[in-house]
Amino acid sequence: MAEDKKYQDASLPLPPDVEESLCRCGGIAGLTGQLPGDDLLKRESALFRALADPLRLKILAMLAVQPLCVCVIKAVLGIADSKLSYHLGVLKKANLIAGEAQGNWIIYRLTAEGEAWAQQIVDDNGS
Amino acid sequence: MAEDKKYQDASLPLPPDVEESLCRCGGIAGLTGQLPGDDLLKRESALFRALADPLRLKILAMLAVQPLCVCVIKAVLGIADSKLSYHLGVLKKANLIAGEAQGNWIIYRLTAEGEAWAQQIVDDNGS
DNA sequence: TTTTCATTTCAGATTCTTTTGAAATATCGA
DNA sequence: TCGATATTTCAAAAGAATCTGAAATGAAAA
Repeated sequence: MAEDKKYQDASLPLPPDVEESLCRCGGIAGLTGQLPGDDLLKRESALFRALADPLRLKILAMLAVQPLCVCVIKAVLGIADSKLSYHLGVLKKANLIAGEAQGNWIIYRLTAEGEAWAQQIVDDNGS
Repeated sequence: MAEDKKYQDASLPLPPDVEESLCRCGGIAGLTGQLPGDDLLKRESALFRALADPLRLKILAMLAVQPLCVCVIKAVLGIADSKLSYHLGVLKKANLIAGEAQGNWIIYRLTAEGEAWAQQIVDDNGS
């Protein structure tokens, strides 16, 4: 053993600069303590998973223009009803959109959270 | 362009307010024209897919504290080498992290894009 | 009431992502 | 050179997401 080691994680041989800065932040334990909790990470990754599909991003971009009923979204995307319904369900579950029945139709609009993300998506048009 | 029709998409029966605002933005065609291109949507959704996993978000949060070699990341996460390597590969391919060999180790750090996302993830600690 | 229309739900098939354990690569120190 | 260590790669298996077409729901018009 390297008994004169002043670092907490002496059991793990490391590159010098990593070891030094790791020590400065409290070693493995200190680093671990700074990380977001698993519940938060799970929620955040679920949000990203809802955004991880081109069709769904396109739906958000459409709804950023204006609220729309399912049949218009379908006309723009040119996909089957059930497929669209599936993707709308994913976005709804992620709290990015909300639907309100109006007579024979259901009109979907962005939630506040959906607005924020749609903005980010549409803004990116340049890069 | 010269049309007698008041609405471009008269074939599609719509709720009144959707029809009106849809007309104001140029009908189905006008709306379609405002949307981001498929190539951009694909790139953006690929980025979100890379972020759509709690382990990977945790890795980004770790690297927001400091650059780290694989063995430290592994010690914090407590997962198998090959599994970690897979997730590092996903993040690397999405251009969120980059690895630099240093002797026997590979030290990973956030890219500029990775920094921005890691910030967003860590900032969310309250909500 | 019956029909029609917009939308959702369901089950099965398909495709994509992730996990696993073993083998490969590559670098260091002796 | 050898052996140890850090990391990646690979193929197969497991799991999750998505697609499909058919059937169900529910509101409105006839």
